[in-house]
Amino acid sequence: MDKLPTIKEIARRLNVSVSTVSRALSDHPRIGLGTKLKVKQLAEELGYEPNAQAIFFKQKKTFVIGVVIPFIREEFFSQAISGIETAAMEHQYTILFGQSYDDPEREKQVVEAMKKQRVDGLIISLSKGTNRYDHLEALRKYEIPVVYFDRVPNIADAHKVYCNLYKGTMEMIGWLFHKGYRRIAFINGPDKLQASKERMNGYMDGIAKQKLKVDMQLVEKTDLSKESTQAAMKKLLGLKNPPHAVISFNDYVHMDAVQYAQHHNIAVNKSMMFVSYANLPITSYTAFPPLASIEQYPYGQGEKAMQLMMKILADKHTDKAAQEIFYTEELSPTLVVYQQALS
Amino acid sequence: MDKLPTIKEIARRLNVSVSTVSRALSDHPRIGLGTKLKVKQLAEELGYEPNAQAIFFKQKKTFVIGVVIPFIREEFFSQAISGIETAAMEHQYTILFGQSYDDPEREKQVVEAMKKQRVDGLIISLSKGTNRYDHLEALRKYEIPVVYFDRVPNIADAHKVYCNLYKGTMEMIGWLFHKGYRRIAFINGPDKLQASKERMNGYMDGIAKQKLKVDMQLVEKTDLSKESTQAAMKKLLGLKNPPHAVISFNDYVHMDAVQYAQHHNIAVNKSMMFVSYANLPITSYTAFPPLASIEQYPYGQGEKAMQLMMKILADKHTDKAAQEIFYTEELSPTLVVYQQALS
DNA sequence: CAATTTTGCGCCACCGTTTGCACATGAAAA
DNA sequence: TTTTCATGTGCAAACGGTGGCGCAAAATTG
Repeated sequence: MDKLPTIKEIARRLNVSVSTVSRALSDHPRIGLGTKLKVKQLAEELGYEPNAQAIFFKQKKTFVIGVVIPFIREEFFSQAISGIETAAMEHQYTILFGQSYDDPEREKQVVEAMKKQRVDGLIISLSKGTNRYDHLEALRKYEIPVVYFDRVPNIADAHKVYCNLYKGTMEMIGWLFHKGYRRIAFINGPDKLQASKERMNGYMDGIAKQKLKVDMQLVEKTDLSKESTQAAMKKLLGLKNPPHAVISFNDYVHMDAVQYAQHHNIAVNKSMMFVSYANLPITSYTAFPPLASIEQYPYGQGEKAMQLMMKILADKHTDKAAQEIFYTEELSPTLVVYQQALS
Repeated sequence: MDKLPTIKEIARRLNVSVSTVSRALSDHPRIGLGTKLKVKQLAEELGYEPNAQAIFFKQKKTFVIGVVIPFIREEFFSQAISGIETAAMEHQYTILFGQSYDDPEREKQVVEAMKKQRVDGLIISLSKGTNRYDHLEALRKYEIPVVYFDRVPNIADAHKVYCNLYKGTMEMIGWLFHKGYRRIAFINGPDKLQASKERMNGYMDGIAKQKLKVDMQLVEKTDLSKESTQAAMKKLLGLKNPPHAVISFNDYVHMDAVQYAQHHNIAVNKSMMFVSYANLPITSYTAFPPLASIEQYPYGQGEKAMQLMMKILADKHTDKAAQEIFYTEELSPTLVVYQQALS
C-alpha cells in the first residue's frame, strides 16, 4: 500500500463512481443507505483521509489564518498568540506564523509569504516602524481580510481589536495621586503607535483631572530598546526635581527603567515608584515588579481578534454587503495593584 | 477587475495556450524570446501572482512546515521558533504553528490538524507526557518527515536535534566543586524526557568524577509545575544537612525554586547557590539570576532542526534510499558564569 | 536542394474533490 | 395503464496550474 487512498481508489474497489463516494462520505441525502455504509466502511478500512489541499484548492479556502507579530519572545505576544490559536482550533482553523521583528521590511516579506500561501485571513500587530500599508492593502485584491490587534493602525477602514488605554492611564494616575505621589513621570513609546497616543491623552487628562499641572520635563519617550529607555531614565533622574513615580510604556520598558534606576542607587519602589502596562506573569519573578500594572488581556485580545476574523469570514459568504463594514472591538483594561505602596 | 488574474486570462488575451504562458513564466527554453517578453509584461501589468495552492496541489508540496512545541510563552521555545522561522524563510518555507501545552491529547490534535493541512514536514518538541508515538508514526504514511528537537523521544528511528546535557551537567558540577560546594542538590525534570536522563547521568558521573559520594536525598524531581518544584524545595530545605548548591532542571524551575527559598529566608546565592540550565535573557531581570547556567542554544537548535528538515526533504527527491537514514545533531552546551560566587 | 535538426507552440491528461445535471428504475398517483 | 415523482447513481466540468508528446515551420547540415 504505497499510495495514499483517495476517493478514486474507493470508487474503483466498490465499482461505483467517484461522485457517489464523495456524496456518500458527506451524507448526501440522495445516496442509498447501503451504498453509504459500504463506502464508509471501506474508507475506514483504508484509512482514507480527504486531501485538504485538493478541497481547499477547489473551494478557494485554506482554513489557515496568518498571524504576524513583532516579537514572539515578548510574553504579551505569546499570550496573544495562544488566544488566537485556541480560538482558531475551535473553528478548525490553523495558524501560519511570522514575526516582523519590528522591521517594516521584514513585515512586508512575511505578509507576502502569507499572501502567497493564500491564507483565509490575516491577524497582525504592526511593527513599530510601519507607516505604509501597501503590503496590507494588497491583500484586499485577494479578498483576504485583515484584523489588527493591539498595535493597530490609525486608519478608519480596518478591523481592530485593542485595549483602550486612555481610561486605564487615567485610572493609574488617579491611583498614584491617592497614594500621595504628585510628580508623575511617563516614559511613552513611539509616537506612531496609536497606543502611544492613547496613553499620552490619558496621561494629560489624568494629570489635569487631579488638578495637577502638566510638566513636560516629566514626559519622556523610548523606542522600546533598552538603550533608549535608559536614556529616558537618565534624563528623569537628572532633573533638579526628580519624579516620585514613573509610568512605563510596558513591562519591558519598566524592567529596563528599574534596572537603570537600581544601578544608579535609587531605592526602587521606596523613594521612587514604578508602575507599568501589560501585567506580564514574568514580572512576578523580577526583583522589582511594578507596584501596579494595567492589564491589557493579551490572551483575550488574541481570542477576540480570531473570533472577529471568523465572523468576517462568515459574513463574506452570506452577506455581500457586509464587506464594507469595519469592526472595532475595544477592551477595557484593568488596574492591577500588586503591593500597597507606602504613602 | 473583479477576479484575480490567472494564467488562463493571460493566455486568452495574448491568444496563446495556457501551457505556453506557464512555460514562458518559468523560462522554459523552448519558448521564443518575444513570446516570453509579451507574457511576462502582461503578467506584470495584470499583477499576476501564481496560485500557490494550485501549484502545491499539483506538485504535492505545500512549502509549509508544521512546528509543535509545548509552550510558546517559555522563552526557550520562542527563541527556538525564531531560529526555525528564520531558517524557513531562507528556503521560502512558512511555518504552521501549534502548542501542545504539555498535553499529549492536545499534541495529537495539533499534529492531526497539521497532517490534514499536508505540511511538508513536522518539527516537534514533545509534550512532557507523550509516551505513545502513534500520531507521529501516522505521518509516515503521508511521507511527512518528523524532526524532533530538544524534547526528543528515546527511539532510534527518528531525526533528532538536541543539546548534550550530559557533558554540560558534568561541567557544571566541576565548576561548583571548584568553587568549594560539596553538597550539590539536583531538581530534575520528568523521567520520561531523554533530557532528564542525560542530566541525571551527567549528575551521577559528575559527582563521581569529583570523588564525592552520591546522596540520593539531594536528588529531587519536578513535573515542571510551580507546586511540584516547591515541594521538591521543601524536601531539600528540610534536610538535617541542607545542600550548598541547587541545580535546577531549567530556568523556570530555577525561578520557582529561588522564590520558594527566598520566602523561607534562605540567603539566595549567599548561603545557598542556585544554578540552572537554559540561560534565558529574561533571568537577567530577575531578583536572583542563576550564578551559572548551561546555555542550550534554543535559537541554534531551531535553526539546525529546520536545516535538517530541508536536507531531508531534498534527499527525498534525489535519493530514494536515503529515506531510511536517521540523523542526530548533537549540540554542545556551554557553561555561562554570571557572577563570581564566593568560595 | 533534400534530409535532418532545432525551435516554438498547442493539445491534452492529470492532481483529488465537488457539484449541476441527466438518466434509469421502481413506486405511487391519476 | 399511463403519468408523475422520488430515489439512487453516473457523467463531466471545474478549480489553476504543469509537463509529456506531437507537429509544423524555420534553421542547419551534407
